[in-house]
Amino acid sequence: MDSAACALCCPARAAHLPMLIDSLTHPTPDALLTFLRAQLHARVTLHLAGEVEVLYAGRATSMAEAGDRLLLLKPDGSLQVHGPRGVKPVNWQPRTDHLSAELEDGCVVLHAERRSPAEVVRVRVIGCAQVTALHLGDEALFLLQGSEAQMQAALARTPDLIEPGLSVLNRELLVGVGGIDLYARDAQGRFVVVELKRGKAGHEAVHQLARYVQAVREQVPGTVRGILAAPDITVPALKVAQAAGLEYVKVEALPQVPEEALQPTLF
Amino acid sequence: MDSAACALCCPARAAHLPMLIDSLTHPTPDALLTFLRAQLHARVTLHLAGEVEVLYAGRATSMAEAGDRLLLLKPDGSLQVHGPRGVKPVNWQPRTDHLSAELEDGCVVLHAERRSPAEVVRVRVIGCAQVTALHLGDEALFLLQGSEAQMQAALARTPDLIEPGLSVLNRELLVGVGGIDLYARDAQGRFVVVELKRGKAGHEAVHQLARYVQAVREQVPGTVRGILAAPDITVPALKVAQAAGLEYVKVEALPQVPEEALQPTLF
DNA sequence: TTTTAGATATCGCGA
DNA sequence: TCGCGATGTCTAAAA
Repeated sequence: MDSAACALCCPARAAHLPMLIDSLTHPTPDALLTFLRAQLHARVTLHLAGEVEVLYAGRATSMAEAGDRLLLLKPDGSLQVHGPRGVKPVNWQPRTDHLSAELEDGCVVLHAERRSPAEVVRVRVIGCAQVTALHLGDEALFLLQGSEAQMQAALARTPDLIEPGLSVLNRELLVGVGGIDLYARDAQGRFVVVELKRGKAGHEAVHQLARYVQAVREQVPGTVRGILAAPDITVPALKVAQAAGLEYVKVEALPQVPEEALQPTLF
Repeated sequence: MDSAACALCCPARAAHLPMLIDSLTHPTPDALLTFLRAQLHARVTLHLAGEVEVLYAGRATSMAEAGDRLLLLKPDGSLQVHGPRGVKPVNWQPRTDHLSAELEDGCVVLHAERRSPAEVVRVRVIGCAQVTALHLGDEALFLLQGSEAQMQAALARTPDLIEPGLSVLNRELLVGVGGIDLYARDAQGRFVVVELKRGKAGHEAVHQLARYVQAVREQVPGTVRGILAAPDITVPALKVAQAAGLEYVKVEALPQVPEEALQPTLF
């Protein structure tokens, strides 16, 4: 591999913007090791394209034979190894307590460890086509519309959307294990437990609601109603709800923040 | 931005290995558009570092203001936009039915759509520091040890690991909603419902077991035991289990596939 | 296509 | 740190 020559003859090192810090093409193992050691603990993001083997041991154990992969190392210590398909990495480590690069048998080996849970990912770089160090800067402003938290806030403001005459007593009320999304009282003065789902509700949501309703019934006298509020529900879940004496109310997921309002700002 | 000159003077285009197809540093929007259009539908993996804005609309709606990001486009049509932290992308599209690159107001804009669910991700590239086209080849051999399926198979072979005298009648027995991991009979001839968890079991697992046990009790006469088999359990979950008359049995997660057996193959 | 259950889920919050 | 629940969860398998 005539990689040192390449790295020297065409180094894309001129960083016109502060973002691109350094980049090597087809480096030798030695050059790669020097590069990694210089950048690893420098709050930079590294991506590396090359042929690698990966070994993971922790909650489970996995091994991947040599293959073309894309590595991503972020300044928070997270590591991911991507293959040719899917959003999910082939191997990963969400957070590393210890990260190091060594030379073993002529190959650079990355070692990413974390405790709690005790896990280790070892990446052996057999060949490196390109490695780049970037400064990704701080997190940019990010807005998400349509989360369950926003749905909860909207319905807490206008509980009539669930049922006329409903008045909210609490949000995120802790009752034993877990929290009740909305705790309310209906027009007849009965207590109502409301479980929200931002998407289609499955039977797990019904069971969750059932647990909360039972917990409340053990603590307060009188009738306690349970309402599952979601934009949709699976057929089996609806049957389970009806059998358990729980109600389903269809509510729209998004309080319509229109594209027109977002579009001009961004594009 | 004198990017065209840079792309021409130091193009890391010489692909010493078949993996690296092409790479540009600080391309102009026009050069980037040409590059993307040439590579987008060519079964290659693209990664792009630059300043981008992202707009997502679908199950929810999100917008990210301009920031330094790393884009990853795989040949299966998946797209992900990474920020400086975490394994999870800031924005993504697991699968695209339509992918295109356009020039809008002097900026390259990527458009990734999918139907079912109807979702769209728009990425506006304000500045591109580096873009690379790679051939990641086929998926390499990958082995994972320690899945719940493997645990179930192991315990079905040797149910004595759960309790001496236990004999397995069924695996994945369907009973109403959901399936019983292991259905067995103990030394006294009582029916036993076993729920497995490969990691630490929470109270959800206990409730899941309780549902199955109740379903079985409605169908067969006599005593029905419920056993939660997992390598660990949370304290609240254990209390709930004891209160419900359900048992917890500690089982090791991995049937000992030793590092010694894996290590020599890989390293 | 719909539904379910698993995942090395990840991530963030609250006690 | 642990426990818990949401996630644009993703993903594969089964009905």
